[in-house]
Amino acid sequence: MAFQRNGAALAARIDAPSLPLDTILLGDCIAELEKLPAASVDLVFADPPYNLQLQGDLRRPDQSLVDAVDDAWDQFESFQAYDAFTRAWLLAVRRVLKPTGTLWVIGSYHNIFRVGASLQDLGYWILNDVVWRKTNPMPNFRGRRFTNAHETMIWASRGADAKGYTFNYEALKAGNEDLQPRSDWLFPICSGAERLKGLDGRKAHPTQKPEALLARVLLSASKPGDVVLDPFFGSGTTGAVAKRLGRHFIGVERDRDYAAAATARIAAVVPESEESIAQAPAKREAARVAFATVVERGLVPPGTRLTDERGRHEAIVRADGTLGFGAVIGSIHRIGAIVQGREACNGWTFWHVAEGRTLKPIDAFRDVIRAEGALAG
Amino acid sequence: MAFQRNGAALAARIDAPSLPLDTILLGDCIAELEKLPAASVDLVFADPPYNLQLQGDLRRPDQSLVDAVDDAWDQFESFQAYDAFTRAWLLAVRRVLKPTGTLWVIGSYHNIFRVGASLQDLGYWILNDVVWRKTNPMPNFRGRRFTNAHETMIWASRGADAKGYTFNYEALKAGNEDLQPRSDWLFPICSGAERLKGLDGRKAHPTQKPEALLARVLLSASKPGDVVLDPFFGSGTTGAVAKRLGRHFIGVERDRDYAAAATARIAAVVPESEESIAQAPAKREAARVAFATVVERGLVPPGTRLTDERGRHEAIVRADGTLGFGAVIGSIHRIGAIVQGREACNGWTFWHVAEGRTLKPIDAFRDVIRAEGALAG
DNA sequence: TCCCGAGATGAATCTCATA
DNA sequence: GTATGAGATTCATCTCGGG
Repeated sequence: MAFQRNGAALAARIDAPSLPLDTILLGDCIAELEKLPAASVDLVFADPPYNLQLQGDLRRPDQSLVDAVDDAWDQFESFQAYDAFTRAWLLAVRRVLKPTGTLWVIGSYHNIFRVGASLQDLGYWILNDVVWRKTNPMPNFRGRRFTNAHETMIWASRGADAKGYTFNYEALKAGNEDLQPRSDWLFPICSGAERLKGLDGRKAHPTQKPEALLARVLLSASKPGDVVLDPFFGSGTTGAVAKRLGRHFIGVERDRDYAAAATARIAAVVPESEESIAQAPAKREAARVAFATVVERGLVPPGTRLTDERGRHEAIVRADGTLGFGAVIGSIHRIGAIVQGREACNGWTFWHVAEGRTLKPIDAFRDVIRAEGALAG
Repeated sequence: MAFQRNGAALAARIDAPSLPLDTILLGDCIAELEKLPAASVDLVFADPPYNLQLQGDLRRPDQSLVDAVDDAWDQFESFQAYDAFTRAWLLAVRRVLKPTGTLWVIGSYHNIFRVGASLQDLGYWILNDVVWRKTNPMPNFRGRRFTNAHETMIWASRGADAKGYTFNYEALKAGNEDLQPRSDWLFPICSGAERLKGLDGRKAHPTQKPEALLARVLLSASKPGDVVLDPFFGSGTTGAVAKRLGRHFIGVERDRDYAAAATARIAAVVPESEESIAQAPAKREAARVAFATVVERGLVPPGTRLTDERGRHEAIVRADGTLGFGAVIGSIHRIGAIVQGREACNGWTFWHVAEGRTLKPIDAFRDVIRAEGALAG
């Protein structure tokens, strides 16, 4: 994997001749990191084990079994053991980071609080926490919690006094309809053709991250020719995106199969042209607005009487954003369907609020909220 | 602040006569919590300080380049103090929480990782982390980081084995376009008329939370008449929303001015009508009806042929309310599972009776009996 | 070739009353 | 305490096969 066409890449090589650029180091992450020269890496992206503590099987409503992450590498005896592991790799990473370098770590509520506290303890300085909102998370099948629809990334510098880290503010802003880049990002999970498959046709790695996520990270906090280290390389998303975007990568992975899959994957990546690397546009989606939000904002207060356009049917707005029709309670759509004796109904256009002598569809209140939420890609 | 019109509220008073319901306790949060009876509170919402007296300590005193180890040690000392404070109030809260009670904590990246790690260490069991995305966050003026556009809430039960916590799944789903509620919420920050002002016209409290956010929390994880405790009461948003939604509150606040402002604020709150607050009974809470009862009433006579929705499988109703599938006899659920070769099955929704040309799920007959029971009760 | 429906699947700490 | 069994529970997206 050569980047000779890139002047910055050549310079990096001369500065740090012993860096194993664009290669995967097969072995334990801490041992391998200790072989690298100090202060040699511009950016670290780490996707450590999450320490999920899963109890039994989980089945979907159709009784099919959820393919859980039950791999040995995600098993820890205790929080203490997990913390010790976390501190060890965070320290090893800190040594190889340049003074201007920054670290990204991704995790879920199972581990991210421990990681965050540990990195603060070790002197890292948090610049942001960034939320990856998933457009298509796995649902909560038992209806006993909120759908776990996001993961958290922590972006940190080596210390409070670390200056000169890379943040491509202007480019990010230009790519975000001239709005400042925010700490909440929206991406689909990795699936379809992008998802690496084994010979058996099954996913090659249980937790492969989407390339779009890594692209946003690298475009935010690194420059072309920079060295990006991933101590938990896995299926090699960091390497694939780094190659595509003209960055160097160093991966550490202890599983031989993952490393082999990543090598083949990265070999197939075609780097973008230098001109196109400057920018990555952000796509915007129409926001879905819940009626509960309309109620919570006080745009349609609880107790309000809704009617259809002709005033034939009516229902009462409840505090939780449902409607009450006599003793029956349900969504604006359900109740709309019930009062008409139909299978389905678009509650947004069916239900109206009296405003003076006229009736206003509740759909109108959505626009108010959408106007606010337009900021939030 | 009386809730005499509410039967549940009266009962709560009788059950726990020493609970200072709907009042603000002026004093140190830990000392005040220790005066409350154990296992007496249904829900805790906590918005703890993250700068406290520690702010100077949390930051590096000078910008000089110090040895990294010394640097880490300095920070560890001050983080340690914050952690001690955090553990103390988390422990005090844990004592007053009912076994079925849950805790919400809100914070930003400055403190939330420490809070999350501490509460895991103390045995709390995280149910979700929930992200409050702000429609209108304060911009990042220097353009050196992402706009900090969210805060994080942690929702936790007392322990991994704590069952029976309140989660109003069906109501939340009905209020969200009939989609299950997600872990990312979108609300504006508290501003305008909702923002409490002092006599000088300036904001009365620096971190007043929006009522819509608290409303979502209370509607998600509490029932009418529940006791909601806020150990860092501040401007009293928790109390105002609790009163509006027919929940009791207990606030602890050590600042006399904040407590006074909160008292006045809450006195002006008009509770919602009982109808708009009353909860629809969740399906899992509905009265159980045995299939034998359905058969005994003749709603589905013995000998009836049941099929699945597609007519692929069939079974015969027996007089005792079991099903026969060839020589195999069992409950509607067991036989439903067996004919499909599955572990489990909800026989109520799986099995259908022919009615004219259409198929009707046997679940429909349960409603008939429940309706009778409602009349009797 | 295109359309449609059925099936599969994703970092998941996923029940509860009764005996 | 534990064991048992009733019965409640999913959204967006991609793949594949048949018409």
